[in-house]
Amino acid sequence: MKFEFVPVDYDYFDFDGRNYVRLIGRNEKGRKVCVVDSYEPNFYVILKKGAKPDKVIKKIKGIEVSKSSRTSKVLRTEVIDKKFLGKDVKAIRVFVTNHKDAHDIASEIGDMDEIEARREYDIPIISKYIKEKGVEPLTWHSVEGNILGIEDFGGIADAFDTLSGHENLQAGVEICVGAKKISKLEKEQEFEPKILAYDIETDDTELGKGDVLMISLYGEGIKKVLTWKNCDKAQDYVECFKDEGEMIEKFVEYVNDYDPDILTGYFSDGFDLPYLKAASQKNKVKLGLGIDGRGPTFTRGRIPSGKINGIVHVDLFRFVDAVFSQYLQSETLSLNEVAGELVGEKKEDFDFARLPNMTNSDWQDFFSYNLQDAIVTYKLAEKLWPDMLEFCKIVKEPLFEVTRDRMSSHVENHILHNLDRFDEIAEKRPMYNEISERKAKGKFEGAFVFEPSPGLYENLVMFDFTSMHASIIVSFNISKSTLSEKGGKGFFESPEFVLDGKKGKFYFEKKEGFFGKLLSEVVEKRKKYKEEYNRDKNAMTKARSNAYKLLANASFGYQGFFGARYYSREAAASTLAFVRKFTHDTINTIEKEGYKIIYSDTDSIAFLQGSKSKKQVLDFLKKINSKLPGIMELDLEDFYSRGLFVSKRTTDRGAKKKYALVDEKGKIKIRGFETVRRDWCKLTRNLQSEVLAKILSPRDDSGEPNDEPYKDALKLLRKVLADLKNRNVNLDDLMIRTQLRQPINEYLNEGPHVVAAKKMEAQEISVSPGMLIEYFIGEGKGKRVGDRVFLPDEKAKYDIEYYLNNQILPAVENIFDVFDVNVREIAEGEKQEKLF
DNA sequence: GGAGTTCGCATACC
DNA sequence: ACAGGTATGCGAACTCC
Repeated sequence: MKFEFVPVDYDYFDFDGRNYVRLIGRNEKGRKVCVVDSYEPNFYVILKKGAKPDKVIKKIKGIEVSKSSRTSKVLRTEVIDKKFLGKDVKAIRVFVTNHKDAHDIASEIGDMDEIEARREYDIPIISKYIKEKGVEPLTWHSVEGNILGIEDFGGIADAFDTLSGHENLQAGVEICVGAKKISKLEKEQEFEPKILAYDIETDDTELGKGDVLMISLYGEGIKKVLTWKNCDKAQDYVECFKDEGEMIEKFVEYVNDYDPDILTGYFSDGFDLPYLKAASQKNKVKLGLGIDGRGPTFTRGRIPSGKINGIVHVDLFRFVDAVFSQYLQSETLSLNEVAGELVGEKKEDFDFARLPNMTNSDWQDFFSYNLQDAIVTYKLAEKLWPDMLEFCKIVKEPLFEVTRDRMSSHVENHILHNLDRFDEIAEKRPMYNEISERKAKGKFEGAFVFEPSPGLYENLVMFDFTSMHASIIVSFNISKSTLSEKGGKGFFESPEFVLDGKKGKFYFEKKEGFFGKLLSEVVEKRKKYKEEYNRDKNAMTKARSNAYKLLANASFGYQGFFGARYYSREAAASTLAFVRKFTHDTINTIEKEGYKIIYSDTDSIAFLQGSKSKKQVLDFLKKINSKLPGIMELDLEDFYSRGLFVSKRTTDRGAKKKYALVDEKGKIKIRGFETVRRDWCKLTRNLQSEVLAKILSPRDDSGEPNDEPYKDALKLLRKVLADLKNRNVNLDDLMIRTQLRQPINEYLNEGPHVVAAKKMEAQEISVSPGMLIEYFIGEGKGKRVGDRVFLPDEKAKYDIEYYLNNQILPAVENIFDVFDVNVREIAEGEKQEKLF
């Protein structure tokens, strides 16, 4: 038979001593189908220059590796011409019976005199399969094959409930097909997944300690809260069960019946799914999720990953955390904040303190809250789907991996899946000792930051380099495989710089390497899809353009990342030397043209427009660009009508990474100030941001030109000082929130947030790394600030002196300093007045 | 036991 | 452990006398 097919979930199994890959996806009718494809596991033995393969092949052919359950051996070998790190090599491709033993067989071959390296035994089997057979995730394919019968592959079709008469309700796979031919289809229509979102509520946040009180489900045509708690008078979407076990069984039935491609939650890898697993064991019921009814398995890692066969379990938190967090405004990655920012939808409020004594109406609120969480999660999944899809298609890895991988893996997978175009054999993953060596080497010099002179400036221009690091890597072909110790005609030359105490240069072949070529494609596509997005603004075009941007931005970091296959300290350090050189050169060029430089950080330069017109500025920009090499490009970031730079707290030197600008439309851009730091209290942050707004505004409160901009700001300050002293400030505005970043007992310094966390533990509130700890400073004894820490629900008077001297004044002092206004004197003066 | 300094820590910028 | 380096500034803990 022949049909159209989109692979969604990938898995593999052994049968008769061989590896097979099992693909679960949808056919053109939207039915879930399973395709079994053969795969011939293999790796490469790279020969030294001029070495003869015969002796090596003889040794390889005799190798057998025995494990408790199986014996693996070499099936055949092939001698081929390939490339390794850009150089032509002769290699032996070794085909083995089982991929899991490729590593052992490679070790068994050992270091013979003829052998340069052994490679690709360490690439996961699914990645190898996709790389070699080109069956790419979430892409339409044409499949030809035979329907598998009940005995084929040891009854694999049977296990999926493809035959009628099964009693268990499991997610249905319509057919299982043994593939004969799979080829890519050109199809406009993108695959649209069936998504189901879920969320659980428990009476104890510690994993497995409490009961699962309720489970909500939300998808197309399904909106439910399952519970075994009092729901006599509950909403009509609530379904009651006699106990926790029965509820869990029904949950499994609903999920499998709905037959989703994606089951999604928020932090569900770390909470919902393992909690359900523990609860099912406690109740002795099966958590039989998935097409084979086997339920989730958890892979080890920093955070366990819950995998369900045939249904991709997506923890949206993982995806947001790994890929988007640095581009979000949200101060935490809570579902509430992230969904609020991305889909404009909020969670409902529910006071968990009510849990011990719940009335019927409390339970109704709780059910509603639980349902809303699933709804918000569903909407977030829909919103992020274009991004997940794009990442899958670009890096050619399955959805399960793509939603959990960090950016370094995305960069690496994008390379791995494109190496065959260059005939390149993949470099190996660093071993533990290699990682230690790389980490031990220490940092290398980074970018340049210009020290600004404190002051309020008018009419500024900001230039910045577009994707500076990536464009430098491409323009000078900087990578591990093109690196050379010696220079010459066919080489690019880095600026001279110091690395590990040694001054020198590095050279990179001009002949294009795969790293530079792939990155140049990424940069080009980013440009193309950005234009496409500007022509046709929709979620898909935005996601596509964004994915390429993220990939380009992470590529520099990848080369300096100790875990990278294509790690190169020299390449990373050289890239930064170029970054410094071009920024310095451009600063000099701008100065020579008669402009005054105000600030610069890494790839951006701000200067005064002075007497020049905008056209003159733009013509000048064009002139600079005409002289930039390769694909490097300098861009106009914006014109700003005002900009404020302040001094550091301890010295009168200008502070870096701390400034406020206002553009010609009045839009304010604040960087580095306390306003944008979440570990300062609201009172401080709000006051500072209002002060900055007053100062940057071209008009004062009465609508006149803002010549003495600090005057209106001072009024604000005086009011806040008075409120603070008169205890008119809401305690909520004084809360300080700091993240706990390690286990409490590992802290060497007991800072205020650690004290607060310890207090929480004493109250039997469980705390763990990653949590935001909230506290305020109250009156009390003890010289440490930490001795006066109080939790939000503790009764205490806030410490006026602390909030004055450690919050309000430090935040505004340097700003008023620019106008020679001493706020400490003013605060002191007010105090005196009050005394009199 | 107080002043000065170093260091741990969290957070931001690009 | 999961892209890099540069930078600010708080508060605890140390050093020194």
